[in-house]
Order: sequence, then structure tokens, then C-alpha cells
Amino acid sequence: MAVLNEMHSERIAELLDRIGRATHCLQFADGLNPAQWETLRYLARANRYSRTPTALADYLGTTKGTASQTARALESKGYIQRVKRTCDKRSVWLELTETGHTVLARDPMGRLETAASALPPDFGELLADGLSSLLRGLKSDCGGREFGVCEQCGHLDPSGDGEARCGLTGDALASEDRTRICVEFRAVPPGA
Amino acid sequence: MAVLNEMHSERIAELLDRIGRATHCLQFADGLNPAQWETLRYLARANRYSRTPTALADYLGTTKGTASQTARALESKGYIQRVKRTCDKRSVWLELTETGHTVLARDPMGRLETAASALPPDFGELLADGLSSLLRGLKSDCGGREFGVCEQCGHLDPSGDGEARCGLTGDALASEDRTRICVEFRAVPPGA
DNA sequence: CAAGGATGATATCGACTCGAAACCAGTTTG
DNA sequence: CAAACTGGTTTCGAGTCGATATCATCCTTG
Repeated sequence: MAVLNEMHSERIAELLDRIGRATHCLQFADGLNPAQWETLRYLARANRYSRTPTALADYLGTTKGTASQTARALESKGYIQRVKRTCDKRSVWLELTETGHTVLARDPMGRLETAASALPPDFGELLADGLSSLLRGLKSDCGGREFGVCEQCGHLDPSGDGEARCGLTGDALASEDRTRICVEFRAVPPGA
Repeated sequence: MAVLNEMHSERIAELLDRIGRATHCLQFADGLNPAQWETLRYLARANRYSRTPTALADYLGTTKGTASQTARALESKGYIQRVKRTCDKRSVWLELTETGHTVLARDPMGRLETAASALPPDFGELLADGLSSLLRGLKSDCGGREFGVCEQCGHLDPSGDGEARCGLTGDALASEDRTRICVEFRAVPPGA
């Protein structure tokens, strides 16, 4: 039994490795590099608190300087634009442009999705669950800040119904914001 | 149903992405870079026909020049060594050293394995199968040479029993060789 | 056997990426 | 108001990678 399980673990690790390598080449489509693709994906899914160079750096696990460079590259290609914030004049918002959304629709990782959608439906569910718990197990190991959506955030303060607020900033959260990635995400404490 | 399946595909793609990012940092352990780790892993699992710079380049999907540089870096760290071949004096064998095997035992991707082994056994099997067919679907898309083991190779010529030969080179294959990766691997033709 | 082409490997060069550190401007704290 | 802090950018050096050129060896063909 232990042996059987070990065999599978090994196979799983290898498969993930190979999937990673197989998709690696895809990540250079459209003259972008992997970091730039990840940035576009991130910006499309991050809420308004999180579309900044620093948050991006956290997400990518890199430095502010590097994130800034990546953003600059994407800006020069016309895929994002920098918007100076008024409240804090140091701060900058990174926003996808029209062109940015267009190119994101051609995201090469979409191939992965179409490959996944070819699986039998119930199988896909199992696969997703398996990967999910694999990731959970992994995250405790290597550092890497947790990024989650407001819906599952410990800061969320569901005052009344229909309207929810972020307990940290006090802002009301549009439903659109609640399903997006937030830098400030904290896992809900176990006993809550 | 279609919607349900689409949800899972999206989730699967995202999870794979995040697993990739989570393991990315691990790949720099021990002063090596991802390509160097992959090289060590490959050399440990490749048969004697396949432990050469050119085969390595094929496997990694890179150029011979780059593969040569990677090998040189690993050699200078003492993890592999170049052995001049006698039969063909142009050719070189890349062999793991004692130290190379030692460092490979600390392979950071082992974390992935331990995370996978934490899954319920039957679950692990399903996960492996799912990933496997995902990879199959993917491989038809992006190029990438197929690498397989002699056991499932179209060149394998099981003359008599116990002893098998490679139909390409005519060499007898030790059982150890038969379970290793080979550059010359060809999928068995469908009707065989 | 000689000539020409193919093949395995390496060296060199330039483009590019990334991280570290210095730096600037704006904000908060005391 | 000064000091400390924070968000962001710039600069610089190390390192990687791919393309190209080169060298040695092998193979094929006449």
C-alpha cells in the first residue's frame, strides 16, 4: 500500500514537471515572457486594492524593482497603463488597456484549459480537487504569500445583507470586487 | 453541464499555474537553477544512449549550445562529469558523480512528492491518470519530442524471453536500461 | 582512397531578465 | 518641523539563453 502510494506520488510529481515543461514554450507567445503573461492574468483578476506594483511583486514572488520593470515593458507595448492615484500621490494603479484585454483573450495558457475541458466532467472535478489539496499541502512548505478573494477573507465584514465591507479599509465592496484577488487577504481564523 | 465542465477547466488551469509558481522558488535550491535541476533529474533517469548533450538539449527543448553550457556549469560544481566516448570520438557521456547523486537526493521537487503522498491512495491514482491524459492532450498541441522508456518503445525487439534487444542499435538491453528514458523512443504503431 | 557533407560538441556574442542597492517623492509619526 | 517610513523607479552587475561560427570526427559517394 505504501509502495503503491509512493509510485503514484512519483508519477504525479513527474507529470506536473512535464506539464510545466510542455507549457513553458507556450508562455512566450505574442512576444511576451512568462512574467508578463502572469502579470496580465493577475491584473485581470485583482481587485482595486491590489493592482499596484508592490502587490504584483508580492504575487509574483519577486522584488518591487523587477515588478516595476515588468510593468514598464507591458506599458511600452500598450497592454497596460499607469494611472496616478489622487489619494496617495506616491501610488500608481496598473490597469489593463483595451489592447491588454484583447491579448489576454489569446492567453496561451488557454490551451491548458481546453485540454482540461476534454476530460470527462466528473473526472475534471476530481482532478481539480486533487490538485487543490496538493497545493494546500505545498503552500505550508514554501513561503509564498497567500492570495485569496474577499469572499473568503477574514477582514470581510458582512454588515446587513447585500452589502459587505472590508473590515480593514472600511470600504463597501461591490460584488465584482468580492470575487477578485486581494493583497490584504487573510485566511479566516479557524474558529470563526 | 457544459458550464460545470468549463468551471473545472478554468480551476484546473489556475491550480496548475499556481503549483508552478509555488514550486518555482524551490527550483533554486542548492545554488542550482531550474535547468540544472532538470538536467540532474534527466541524467539520473536516462539510459546509456541518452546521457549526451544533444539528447539533453532535445529533452529540455533547448539548443545544443545551451545544453552544453548547463552541463559545463554542473561539471564545475562537481555534480556531473564528462566522459569521452571511445567508439565515437566526437561524443561525450554525461555522468552523475557521487556528489551529484547526493544532491539529487535533496531534490526540491521531492516536496511535491511528499505533498502528493499525503493524498488518499486511490485519490492519488485518479489524480495521476487525470494529469496523464491532460498531458497527452497538451502534447499534440505544442511540439516537444516524446520521451519514453524502452519497455514501451516501438524499437524494442523481445527476442525469446528474459532478453530483449533494441531493434535500432541491436544491443541487448539490461533490465535496468529498459525502464529508463531513451532519446530514440518511438511510440508503438497503433496496430501492433 | 579522397572529397564533401553530416554530426556532436564547444566557444563566442548579444539580447534579455532578474535581484540588490541607491535613490526620490510623498506620507506619517513624534 | 524633523525623522522615519513607504511606494515606486532607476541603475548596475551577474547570469541565462539562443543564434551563429567553428572544430573535430564520422560517413557516404565516387
